[in-house]
Amino acid sequence: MPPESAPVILWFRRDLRLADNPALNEAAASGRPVIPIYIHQPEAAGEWAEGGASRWWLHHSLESLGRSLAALGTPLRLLRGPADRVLPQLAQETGATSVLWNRRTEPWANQQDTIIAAELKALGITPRSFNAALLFQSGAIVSQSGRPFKVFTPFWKACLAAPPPAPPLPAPTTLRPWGGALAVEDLDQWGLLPTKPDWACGLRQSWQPGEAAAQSRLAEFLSEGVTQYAGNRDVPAQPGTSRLSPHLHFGEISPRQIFHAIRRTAEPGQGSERFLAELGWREFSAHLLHDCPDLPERPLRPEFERLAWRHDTDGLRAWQQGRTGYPLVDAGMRQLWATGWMHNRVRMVTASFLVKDLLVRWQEGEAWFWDTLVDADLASNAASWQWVAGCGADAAPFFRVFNPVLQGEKFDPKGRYVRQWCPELANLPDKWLHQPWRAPAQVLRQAGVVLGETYPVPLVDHDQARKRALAAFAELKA
DNA sequence: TTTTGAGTTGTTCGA
DNA sequence: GTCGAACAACTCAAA
Repeated sequence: MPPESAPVILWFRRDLRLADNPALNEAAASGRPVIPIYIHQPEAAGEWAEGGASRWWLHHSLESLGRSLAALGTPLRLLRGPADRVLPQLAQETGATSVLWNRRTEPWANQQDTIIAAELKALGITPRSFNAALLFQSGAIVSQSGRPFKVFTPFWKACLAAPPPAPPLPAPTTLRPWGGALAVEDLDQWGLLPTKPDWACGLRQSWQPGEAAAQSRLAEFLSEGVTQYAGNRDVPAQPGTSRLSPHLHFGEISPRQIFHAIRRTAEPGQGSERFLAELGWREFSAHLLHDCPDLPERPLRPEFERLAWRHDTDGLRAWQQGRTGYPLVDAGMRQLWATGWMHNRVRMVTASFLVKDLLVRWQEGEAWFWDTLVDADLASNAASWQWVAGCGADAAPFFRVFNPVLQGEKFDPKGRYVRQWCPELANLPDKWLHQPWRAPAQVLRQAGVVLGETYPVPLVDHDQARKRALAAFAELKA
């Protein structure tokens, strides 16, 4: 087969976009026929296979990418893993001379990449991989001593002082199709969508997966959100955050596109710098996971394994279902269940409640978020849970225990958020909304609230729970 | 090597 | 009601 007509395989992963996609760009520029594929391999990720909400998103994102590629004249072919078996086989079957892909951030994926690259080379096929998920390749940003940063602020300063990420690549306008035939799978047969019961109604109402939707979300944020970001980002009732996280996770939009769009369009100011720092946290988490592959399972500070964690299955379940009796916590957990997303401020409050008020291991919360978040990301999820628990990098001081009542009064003073997600409390006056158990009987009656019936009695007394947590954490030092 | 300053996101207590 | 201090000690990063 003449080399010009030998196809290249383009392996899509968490880079489900056409624009700023280095592997795709390289494939298009090669002038060869391109075979775009996606490999479904939940087994390869072990216990970190996509959770329920992520599977829903993935289904629709693959559909969307498939349509975009079809418009370029090439279908997206769906295959089943494991990739280290599928890719060498496919390359030989099609006579491909190279396989291109963008790297992921998960340790299991990187291990698999190494194996695949070796297998392909042994067959005389060229593997090429690119960084498309991060502003800075993992391992590229190190302190002056050459060691990975363990503290965010100096890490991010070093990022901003480094040569800026390259400007995003345009989407290719043409892609040479490959005419061969392949046995492929059917997306609907992968069972990514929930059926019995279909709990995805709220997800459908809240989200539009796909590259085009990601771009409109960014455009909207640039025109309306970013200047007010610093002030609004902490108010869960307001659409003050970008809501780009699931799009970023699935690679429907790249961090470089966001970084350069902010720098180009947004007025320099607190809003845009604050927002860029959030991209920085995403980078920092990925770097941490790269450096500590067991970040999702083991506390960065090993002594936290010894903490007097409680085995409270009832408490865990009440937390998951949004019936802890603390309105802000319950509102957050219900928003998560209904929409696959929770406001960042409320993530901190709910996480602090599980880990400190209930003394349930952070890994339990991490697992629940993994299953229910549409933006579930191994690095960010693990790093953030460890941060809240106090065992992570740059950890919160042990005495920082969120008070769910105070947080509610501070960040949801009019109760718009709580009333939306806990409608059974809607008629309570603002003063008692975040602490219904302290409301006079008369007030409760007028609002139609019967504690223990229409809304739960608090699972724990926060003051006591706080003291219990501080004592448990103090034990670690002893 | 030693030293110094600093560390996303908070709460409570007492004046 | 508001305000500042206290809440541990440690690790990290850089000088």
